[in-house]
Amino acid sequence: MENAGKVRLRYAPSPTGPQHIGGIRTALFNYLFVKKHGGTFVFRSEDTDQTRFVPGAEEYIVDSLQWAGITIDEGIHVGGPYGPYRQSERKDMYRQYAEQLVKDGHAYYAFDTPAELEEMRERMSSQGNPSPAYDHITRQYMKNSLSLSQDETEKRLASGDAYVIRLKMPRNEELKFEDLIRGWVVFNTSQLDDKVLFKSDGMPTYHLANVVDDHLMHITHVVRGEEWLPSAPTHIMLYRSLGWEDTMPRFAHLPLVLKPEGNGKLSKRDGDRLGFPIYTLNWENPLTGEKISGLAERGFLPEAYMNFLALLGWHPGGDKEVMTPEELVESFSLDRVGKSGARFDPEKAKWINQQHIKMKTGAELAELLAPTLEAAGVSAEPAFVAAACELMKDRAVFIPDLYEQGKFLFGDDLEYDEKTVAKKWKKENAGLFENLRERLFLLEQFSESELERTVHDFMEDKGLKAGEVMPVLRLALAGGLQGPPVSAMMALLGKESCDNRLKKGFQLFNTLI
RNA sequence: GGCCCGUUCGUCUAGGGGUUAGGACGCAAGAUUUUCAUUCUUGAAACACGAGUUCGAUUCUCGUACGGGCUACCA
Repeated sequence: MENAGKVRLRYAPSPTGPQHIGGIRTALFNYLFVKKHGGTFVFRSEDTDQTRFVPGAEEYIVDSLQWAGITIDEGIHVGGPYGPYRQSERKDMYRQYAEQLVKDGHAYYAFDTPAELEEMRERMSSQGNPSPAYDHITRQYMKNSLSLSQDETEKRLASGDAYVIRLKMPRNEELKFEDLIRGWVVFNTSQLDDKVLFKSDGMPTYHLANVVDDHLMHITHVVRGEEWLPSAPTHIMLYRSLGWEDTMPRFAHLPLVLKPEGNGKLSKRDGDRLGFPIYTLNWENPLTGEKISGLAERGFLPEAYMNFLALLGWHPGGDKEVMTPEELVESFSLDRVGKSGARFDPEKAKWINQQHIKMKTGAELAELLAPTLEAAGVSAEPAFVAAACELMKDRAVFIPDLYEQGKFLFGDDLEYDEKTVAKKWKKENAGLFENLRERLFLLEQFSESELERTVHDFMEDKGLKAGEVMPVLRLALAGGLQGPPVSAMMALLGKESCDNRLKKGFQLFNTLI
């Protein structure tokens, strides 16, 4: 980048509800770029639309970022030299810039009522205009300070008539900018409309607020979703009109996250519909009671989440796809971000989570599993849980799987798969298995290697094959045919528990047949 | 409709004027494993179409088609 100026990026969502992975991915790309360049990550709330305010949404977003490991350097809850960071609290700053634009001839007052605007659009479309717009032609016929006499304008202003301030888009100018991801993008102002900058309720629109704030907060790069590309020329026009063009941030418009199937960008309902969450955390809308489920609660690891999200539209360059957050930062670069929309693939998300679970130690997993165990009413020694997790981790896709698929490790009350018992248990071998149980009971060292040796010796003595012995042991120990290696399982369970299970199991098997 | 953006295996993508077009998920087969999972090996699977430029286009240019975004006093 040019100069020694430190890189400053912002993530500036609108608190209108929880943000799905599309929004968090935008935050992530901003974050990765910041970390890569040793810059500052600013969090700002764009709450200029009071009608869409949803209580709790801002906290939800902050919590999501925190969970994901995206740390806010400056902004809401953190503070910083350019606050406040909530646009509603900056309300008073915007008016002066809007007025300044009017004074300089770059903007104008407009008095049209919503009904009049509606009427204009209807009239134009009935005349065959497919895209009615308040533009350099239309404004001549509307009620604004350009079409009205100065007296009339002043009279309306003085009498407190409702008005907005609109950007006076030039008639025919080429407007181009170099997007960091897309290269040169060209627009002609003749196609652009006179966007409202300042609303009649005294609030700025996104267009004004975002430009003013980015300038005041010394933002160097704006990394946002592709849905903003069409309004980029309006923003550039604003920087120009405000005289800030020489410090204008660079723009990078990210490809969108698309639905897993069907068409269009990912949206709210796609999550629960597909049985796979697309939000970070659980959420209940306080206004509607609507509930959505989160990836965190489902058992997704934050680092896996970042890894997966980063891969949606960005490519690290090499063949290595499973990466730690540090590795992500290290190899991140905007010019390895693709241009086309990326479809969200739940299967790959699962796989990446599984890979990250495998990278963790048993103790780390035990800690993550604690809420699941607690909810299930299971209490166990931390060391035991850690060992159990170590044993189960190759089988888990989500954290709770560690327990769900290994329930038999956490309690002696087993559910037996009777069909399989019927298949594997031979009554005539009952005595033999009793003998094996006794041999195991006599073991001084109940370790994996000792157990393994004992069982093997036993099979040799009795001329039995592994296929005749191991499944039966497993059935008595775990109730079913799935799980970690038998000897490892026994070593973990300990002599007493194993002996109980075998005794009880063999007895039960006889009655089942 | 208009404006803007895009288009390599089903999905995420690498590549880039001359390649057997590479990897990953998923899928299939096999090996390992008492089982499941893991792991390993192998396989099927793609440059949207048409022109042009060129000795040569998947790669460059232009069209077409298709997909997406925007088109509010929402962000």
